[in-house]
Amino acid sequence: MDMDKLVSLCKRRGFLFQSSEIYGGLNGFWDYGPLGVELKRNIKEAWWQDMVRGHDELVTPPGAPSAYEMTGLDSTIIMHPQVWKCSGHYDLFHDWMQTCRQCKRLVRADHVWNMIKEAPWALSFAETLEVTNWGDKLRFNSLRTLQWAKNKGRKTAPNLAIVRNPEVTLSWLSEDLENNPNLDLDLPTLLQYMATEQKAQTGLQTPCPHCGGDLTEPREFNLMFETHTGAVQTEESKTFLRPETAQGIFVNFKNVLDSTRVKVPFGIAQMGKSFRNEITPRNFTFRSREFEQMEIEFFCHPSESRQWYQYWRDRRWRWYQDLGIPEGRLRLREHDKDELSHYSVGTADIEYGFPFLAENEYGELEGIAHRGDFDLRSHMEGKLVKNAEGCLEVEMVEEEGGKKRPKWKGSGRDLTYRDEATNERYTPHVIEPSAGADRATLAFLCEAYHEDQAPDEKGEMQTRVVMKFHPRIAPVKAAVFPLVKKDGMPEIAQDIYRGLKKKFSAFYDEKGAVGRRYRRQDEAGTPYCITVDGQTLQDKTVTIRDRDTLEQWRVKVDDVVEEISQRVS
RNA sequence: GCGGGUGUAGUUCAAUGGUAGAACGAAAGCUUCCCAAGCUUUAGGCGAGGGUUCGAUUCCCUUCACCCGCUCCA
Repeated sequence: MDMDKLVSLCKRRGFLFQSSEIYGGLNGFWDYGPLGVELKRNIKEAWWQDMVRGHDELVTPPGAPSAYEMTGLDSTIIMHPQVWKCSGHYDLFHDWMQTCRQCKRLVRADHVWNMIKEAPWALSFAETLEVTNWGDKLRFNSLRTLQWAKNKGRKTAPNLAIVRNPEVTLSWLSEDLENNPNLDLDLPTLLQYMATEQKAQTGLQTPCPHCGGDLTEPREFNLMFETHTGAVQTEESKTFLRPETAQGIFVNFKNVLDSTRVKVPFGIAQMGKSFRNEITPRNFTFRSREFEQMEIEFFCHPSESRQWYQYWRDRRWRWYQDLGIPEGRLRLREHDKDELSHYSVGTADIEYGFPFLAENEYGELEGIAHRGDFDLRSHMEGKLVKNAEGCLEVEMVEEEGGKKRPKWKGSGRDLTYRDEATNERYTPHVIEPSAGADRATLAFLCEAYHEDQAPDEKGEMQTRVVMKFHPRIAPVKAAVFPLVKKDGMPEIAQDIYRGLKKKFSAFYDEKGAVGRRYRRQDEAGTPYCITVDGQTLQDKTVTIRDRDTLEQWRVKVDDVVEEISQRVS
């Protein structure tokens, strides 16, 4: 499917518009039009109904370790700044990045040296100087270095200063070695010299892992939107728009426990807007700066957490299929150990083969993460990091005088849980199915788009664009037409329309040829069209036309609402 | 953030240093008894800002947005 076709249909029919379009648009922000808002709302309501309101806490669902309760929450977008400091977002979302002045590539400042250590050019140079250990003090061999620069260096690191201008670059090193015979020269330091052409002006440069060019100073990329609460804007008043809804659930964990009589295991669900100042919003609404999440934090006993993780992974995997995405278009991907987030002991992504991606590439719809007790403990104890043994402990910073204190102090509140039956007290583990509402909407849009052939009035085949939404999420459930605008047909059709509207979104249209009206509804994805015709006047039946098969059948006027209700729920 | 490409009507596309066209779509009317029909009529556009010029949608600069590649994606 051609993405451009979908984008223009979304614009034309009112599914999605660019935000602030009359002013030229704003990168990373999208508005939902009249049809889009119904579609997205139906998706969110399906999620809420299936996960929360419709959940039966009295029986054990297939695949679940036990029965469980579900409850909802709606927390604020702006929260106490300490929430983000303890959650890790404040530190993690302030990425320091460096750009290569030569090849223009962007690299994370804290990754640069690890990347250099694996760069082919650096490895080959280390070999030339017979360096096996990067931190070791080394003997500098100017002849071998020059030879390397002229041969292997030229091929593998073309932008390295010593390759571009060996004489000038080497002169700085010789000068420093003369002035300071005890100069501690290890490989990283030597590589810096080799990346530096004008040391007097620039100081020692860091080489680009990709091409050897010199990198800019680290610059801060802040992925959290900042704002201020209160009229006076100071460092003290700085607050953040939430980059995820999850933290609102964790900080309300105790409130929910104290107010609802829920027992572990149970889940708290929340839908809402989140904000991330993405470096590169791309691919229609797939990566937006303002987006909506549908998140569940499921609290369980640590000993059962793996089973619950599997339950939620499979449950959520099936949900997308139940709403019409075939299994073959989806991928369930378990993260590798080294890919896991700092808190997670297991994560799976549910991905969809979006048409803007290459063949066999998939984009994330939802992540199901086993977060352990990281979040609740963080909000009790303070920001946690993994220590050398791989255990979580409070991150400490050293004050003047060598005293240590927590980097970000937690709330100090007791967020543990006591099991009344066993009298055991513990910090629950958390399974987090975190879905993107806009990504799901986009996936359903992509999946719905079809072009097929349908005959026109003359019997010639014409291309028909039809959005084959699952009836449950279709923006409009049924449209009602009088076949012609006379003989009392409009009045009957309007009565039917009013009856339908009481239960779900319906559309009435009496303008133009009926074929045209059918095609319009095809593009909107309306699953059923009801037509009042001459026979209606005699036997009080109407036709119902199926969007996908184009089949028509007759039902009694009085049965229309019931017939459509059954088919769309 | 970098490099390349593209911005003309709701959509898809033309043309032009001197009044911007088409198709489809939309609206109104007539006609129409089942899949974009016909006839009549109507509305609607050069992404934004600046410069060059007698005059700029066209040339130049800046900016914004979209697409592709790089980078990033907790």
